[in-house]
Amino acid sequence: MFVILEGWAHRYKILPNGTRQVLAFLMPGDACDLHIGLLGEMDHSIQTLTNALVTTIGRDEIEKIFVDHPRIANAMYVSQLVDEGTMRAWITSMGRRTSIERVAHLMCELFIRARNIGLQTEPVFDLPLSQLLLADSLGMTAVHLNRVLKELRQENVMTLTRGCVSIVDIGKLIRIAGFDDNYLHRRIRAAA
Amino acid sequence: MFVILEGWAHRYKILPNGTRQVLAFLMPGDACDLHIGLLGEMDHSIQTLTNALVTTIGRDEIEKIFVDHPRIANAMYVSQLVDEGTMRAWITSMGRRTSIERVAHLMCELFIRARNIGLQTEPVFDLPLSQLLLADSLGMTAVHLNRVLKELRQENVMTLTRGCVSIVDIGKLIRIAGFDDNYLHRRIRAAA
DNA sequence: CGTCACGTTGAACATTCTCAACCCGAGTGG
DNA sequence: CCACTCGGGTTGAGAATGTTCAACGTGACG
Repeated sequence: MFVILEGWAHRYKILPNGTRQVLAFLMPGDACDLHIGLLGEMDHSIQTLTNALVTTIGRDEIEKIFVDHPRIANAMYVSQLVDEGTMRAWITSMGRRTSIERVAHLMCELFIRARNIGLQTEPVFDLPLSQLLLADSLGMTAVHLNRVLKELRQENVMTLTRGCVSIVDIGKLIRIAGFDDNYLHRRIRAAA
Repeated sequence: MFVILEGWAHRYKILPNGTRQVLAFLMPGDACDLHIGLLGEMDHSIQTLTNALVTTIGRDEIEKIFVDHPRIANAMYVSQLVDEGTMRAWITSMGRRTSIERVAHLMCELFIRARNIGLQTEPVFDLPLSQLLLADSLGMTAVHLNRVLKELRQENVMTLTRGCVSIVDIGKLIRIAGFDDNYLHRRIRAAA
């Protein structure tokens, strides 16, 4: 099992036709699934996006923790449930949000997650993700994403440049996204 | 925690604008998340789609099982990992497959899952899902889904009528979908 | 026999993609 | 120091895909 301490990574899948779908962005504190070793093979890939500091925890250590430290085990379960909630939110975005709503929603999510782990407090934060990568996570073309970002910029909602996001009007962003942070279970995560 | 013994159910989310996104279809043997009680609130809803037989397992019972029967606990983890793999496959479908590929992919998934739990063996099986519901799971309009189904029918791939799917050419269906069943981890699930 | 949910179809429209061109800043080799 | 290249990013125009709206069909059920 891996845990990211610093930097970013992502889960993704390459389809037979060569297109890519990003399934999740991993930030410091995020872990690969518990018990992934139980499955015979991986159904997707994981790769870092920046220089990153990653630690591994052996399987026997994990099992020891589960027995000896139920509160840590508990926190790990919760973290996994949050990951699942995030996947459900992504499915919802892909299925039932327009492109601009999807972009806004992802930005809200990344902003909240970055804030929760203390990466930043201002409405300006590092986002070391190329537009191509973001497009592959949002199920759209890099070209179209670029136009959507332009629109968000012109509407004075947010700007994305050189790996850095600046949120101008968070309220507007949330309104466009129809964002409800309950799936991130912030309070619980913060408590854990 | 709930387990479905007979019948179908689905997880779904209603957005502020009134649209619905189906997140998962639950068949006999499927369970709600372990430890869902750990989270303060649910980020989605669950509802049966047919008459169904559902059993509940109390939280203390679960914990007891986890301690006393590690192999059952193991099987439950695996089942949860399979559910996550399914969510990843859905994200991939929504993001990077055309509507006909998406429909074909879902049909492959439902067919394999139904076969795995012994619901049927022939390439004809009950599917008590309205086109509106299927459309809400595939991120498309019922109207468009209808046209896609028409195309699949005319191409002699499969037909869907009155709650019953008949797969005419499974090879063609798999080819259209670009379907790879590894995410369902059939062997492991079958073994568990 | 009326109603109601679901399925089917057509035509106009909107959204998103594709392809192609161009820009720009960061490295790199001459 | 300059020209070259290369990976993003940006823009335009036409084409494809999917939606919307509206009409009509059809079987189940009271």
